[in-house]
Amino acid sequence: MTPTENELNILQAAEKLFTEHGYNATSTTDIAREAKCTQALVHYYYRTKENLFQKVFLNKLKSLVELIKKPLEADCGFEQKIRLIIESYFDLISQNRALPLFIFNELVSHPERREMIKAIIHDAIIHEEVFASFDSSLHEAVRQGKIRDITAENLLIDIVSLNATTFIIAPIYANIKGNDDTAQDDFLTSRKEEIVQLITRGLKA
Amino acid sequence: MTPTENELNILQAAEKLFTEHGYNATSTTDIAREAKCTQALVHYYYRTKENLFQKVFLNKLKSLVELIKKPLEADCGFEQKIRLIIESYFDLISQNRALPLFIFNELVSHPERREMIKAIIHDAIIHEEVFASFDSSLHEAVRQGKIRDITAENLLIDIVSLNATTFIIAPIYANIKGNDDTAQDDFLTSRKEEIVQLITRGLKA
DNA sequence: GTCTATAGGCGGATAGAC
DNA sequence: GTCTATCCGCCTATAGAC
Repeated sequence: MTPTENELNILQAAEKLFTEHGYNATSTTDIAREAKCTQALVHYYYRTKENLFQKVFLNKLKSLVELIKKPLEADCGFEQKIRLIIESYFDLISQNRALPLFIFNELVSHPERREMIKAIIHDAIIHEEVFASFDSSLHEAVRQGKIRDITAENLLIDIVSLNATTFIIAPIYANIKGNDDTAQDDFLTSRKEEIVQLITRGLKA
Repeated sequence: MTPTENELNILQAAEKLFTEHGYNATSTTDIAREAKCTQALVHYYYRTKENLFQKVFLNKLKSLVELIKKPLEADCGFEQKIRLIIESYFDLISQNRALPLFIFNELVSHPERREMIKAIIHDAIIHEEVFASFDSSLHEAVRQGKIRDITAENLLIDIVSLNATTFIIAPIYANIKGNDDTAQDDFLTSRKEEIVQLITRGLKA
């Protein structure tokens, strides 16, 4: 029942390689090498490559949703909440920079995997009413004339879009500009503040 | 010198499949089937898969830059220009919906391809001074207090981020919501207006 | 549980006939 | 220019010894 060391190593290796290079570009041989075991063992524990991938993908999606829930539940004014959402989401991706493109890719190229997202969204957000409470506090702010008329959906998509793309572009940008790490860090901090500015100002009534 | 029909069919098939499924997920056999010829012919005309891919990628990048240049050069007030840029860029991607993810992917997973972008940006934008003139008209607007302090770089990245992600998310969103095409179209028109609102309001001083 | 060995399939690329 | 046939390598997956 308790997982052996190899079993865990394989899962972690798979997480690393799948998120960095995607499903197609990762072979079970690569995973075995990264996990320092034989390729046969990968199949012994996880049977098929697809099955191993789904475990990884599900883990990533769940942890992503969990981390997004916190700032949504924060107890503070609406404007502060927005800033909190943006910044904590930004920091989250910052710890896991390959995640946005990885998720976009797998959802676009393998439509059957969208079912996973459906289930997770339903379980973690709608059922627990986190989203609903954020939605109603947004409506309240709109009704009071504090912010312009906007749906929670559009607002969240704005935030996700700006944050996710920033991390997709960052390595490309740094590479084109001159390829050092400080260039990329400067870019990221500049973008983080710009996103907060754009959203908070863009919400004004 | 003038390309034969097969040569052209192969290129078009490659364009379609590479942009839709990416480099790794597209085989030369797939391309041959789509072009209605044998797989040997693909290699006869383009020698290697990598070589064929580079031709496709370069074509896409060039046409993208060309189409972006027009609204940048438009002769009108600053606020109208912003709206024009967003809307024409939105319509452009709308005609070629797989393009954003395709380009992000290939630039992230194959860093050597960033050299292409460097050269293109230099040739098409910096050398022809389109970008410089947009940059100076932006500074002018900032100096006059019409808009807040923002760099052209940040503004263009905001626009590209919001537009590109919209089209990446659209099929996923529609699929989760109920999977019909009208849901997706509604989503897109809603997003287009939201992006214009967010950017123009978010620029205010 | 872990290994070696190998089956079986698909990929890119080329040779050679027409 | 276009085809068929084929080489060779890598991939996933499994069989079977220990």
